[in-house]
Amino acid sequence: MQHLLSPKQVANAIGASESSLKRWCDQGLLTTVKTAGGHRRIPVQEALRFVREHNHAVVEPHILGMSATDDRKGRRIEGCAERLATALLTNNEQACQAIVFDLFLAGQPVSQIFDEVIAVAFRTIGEKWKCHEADIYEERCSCQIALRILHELRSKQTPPNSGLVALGATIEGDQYALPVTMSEIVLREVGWDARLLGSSIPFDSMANAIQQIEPRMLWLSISFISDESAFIAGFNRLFETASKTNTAVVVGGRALTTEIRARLHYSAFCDTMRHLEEFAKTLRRQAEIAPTKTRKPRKNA
Amino acid sequence: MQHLLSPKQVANAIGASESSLKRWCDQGLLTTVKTAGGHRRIPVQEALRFVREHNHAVVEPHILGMSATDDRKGRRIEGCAERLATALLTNNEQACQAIVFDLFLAGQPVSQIFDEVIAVAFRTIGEKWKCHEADIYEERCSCQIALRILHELRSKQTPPNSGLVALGATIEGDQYALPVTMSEIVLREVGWDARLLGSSIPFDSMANAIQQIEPRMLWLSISFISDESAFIAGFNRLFETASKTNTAVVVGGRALTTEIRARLHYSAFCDTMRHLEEFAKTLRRQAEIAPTKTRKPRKNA
DNA sequence: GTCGACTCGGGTAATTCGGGTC
DNA sequence: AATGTCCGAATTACCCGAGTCG
Repeated sequence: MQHLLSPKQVANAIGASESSLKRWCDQGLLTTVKTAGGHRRIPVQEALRFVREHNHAVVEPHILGMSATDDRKGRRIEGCAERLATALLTNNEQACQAIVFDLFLAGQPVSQIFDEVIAVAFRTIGEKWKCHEADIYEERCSCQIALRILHELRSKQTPPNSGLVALGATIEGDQYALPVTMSEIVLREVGWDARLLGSSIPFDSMANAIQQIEPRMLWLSISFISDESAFIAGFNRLFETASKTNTAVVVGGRALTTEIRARLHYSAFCDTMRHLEEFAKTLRRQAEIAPTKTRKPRKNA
Repeated sequence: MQHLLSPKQVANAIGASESSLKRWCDQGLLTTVKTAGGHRRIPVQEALRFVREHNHAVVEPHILGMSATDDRKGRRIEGCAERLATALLTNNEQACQAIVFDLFLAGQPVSQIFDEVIAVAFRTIGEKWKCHEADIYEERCSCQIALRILHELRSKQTPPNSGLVALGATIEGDQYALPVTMSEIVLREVGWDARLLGSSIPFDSMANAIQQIEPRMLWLSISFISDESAFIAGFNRLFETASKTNTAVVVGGRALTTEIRARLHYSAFCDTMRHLEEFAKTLRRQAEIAPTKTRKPRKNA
């Protein structure tokens, strides 16, 4: 798949005429790059952003590198979670992809797709597992499929260039890669330069990362805690380090019960991807007003 | 480190055709140096100036960037491991992707790319970590980048339709997703319908998977063993189960020492991806001659 | 000196430009 | 007001045999 598309390709992809597309480009609805001879070239990510923001139909998704189906029922979020759960458990990767990509192309915010479709589907699978209706390997295999879809989704985002760096990780012993990967995509969606360090990162190494990279935000997805008191101690130490570099610490995840949260220090707790998105937006606005270089809090800018 | 680029390199870098670039050179939009034989050579800074002036999107920044790899070097496998290691540690995802995809598009077998570039790069990173020249989070972050590249590579493969199913997994406690993901791609490359179950799968669940799916092959990548005797017992029990459904059991991974291997029963041990590829090819040929439906071993077909 | 990959020049077909009109 | 179609001129992409590079 090529990265730069001609107006004709994009026009075919969304089923519009070539000159409409040219007009939209000239109106600034689509940002284009130009060849030396003055021909317009449109980056795929830009084309995707356009169809998502303008609720445009996609006739030929493969041109945009998305093998979706674009049937009407795929555009509503209701029922998708159930369909996704069965598609995952029957190992039907293409169907899974189509469900997610259809919603994405229809302009559904990624945070909502994650909260209301993917998370729900995995909750369903988790319950089936508890009732012995699904095996562990089926759940893990579903995670693999979902992870591949998330990576593909990520590759369709416009690369971040805000300079607002956020670091993400799961704590040592926590191997649930899905939530933290979803967070990365959500943060990138709202303009953060989110860098996922990975799963099972020791607190000491996170502290090193903070000191070396000096991000504006650190987000941790906590799905599993092996040693509660060690976790609380390690986390609060990490929060100290983060405070020194003025790094916001955001936490989330199903392992964080009210009791545990009561003993933690953090900048924000997010129950859902939507919460994370909203907090990230707010923090971003704040950070853009504040000075970016010195990181020392000044009164005004 | 040369600072002269060929027209083809620049054309690839900015996503234009070679002949367009030649035209632009002849029009004087790009000043070129000529070789004795009359071939155009473009200085890097000249290419960068051209990109900036025309607001051109840079598709492959690494070509114009620091490394200035010339095509011949980029397509040969020598030196790629070192370049990949530095690109991974500097978090330069685009460069990493370019290194791997250049080799892939040049027709290098994936098994060789994995053995001689990716594996070597991670060995380098691992050594740096031991010498305290790299932190854990850098290694994990590199794994994330590599995993995304592997997934992208996988999405470029033609979907398997041979009906020859292979299952892959890592054992409980083993979180190294990279080797097992590479194996999946290698197996798919040689026509197997390889299904990666995931990381850290208990032996019991693998046994269930074998009985329910009845694959022709089960491959396990063993990078880490927490409890040696439990592993040996569990593995040999799994081999029993696999024998009943006539499933070949293939193992590999750096945790399998000669001593441990001596106490295991398996169909094949593969040191490298290349070995795995060759074994998979052989087994496939054999399986295609043998009856596929009944799975009962008959004398001839 | 051989060799494979690359580049040259130039020709041709297809696409895109901008603008005017429906 | 917005879209789709048509136009001549300009631009780009693809192709090929001969020569060059490393």
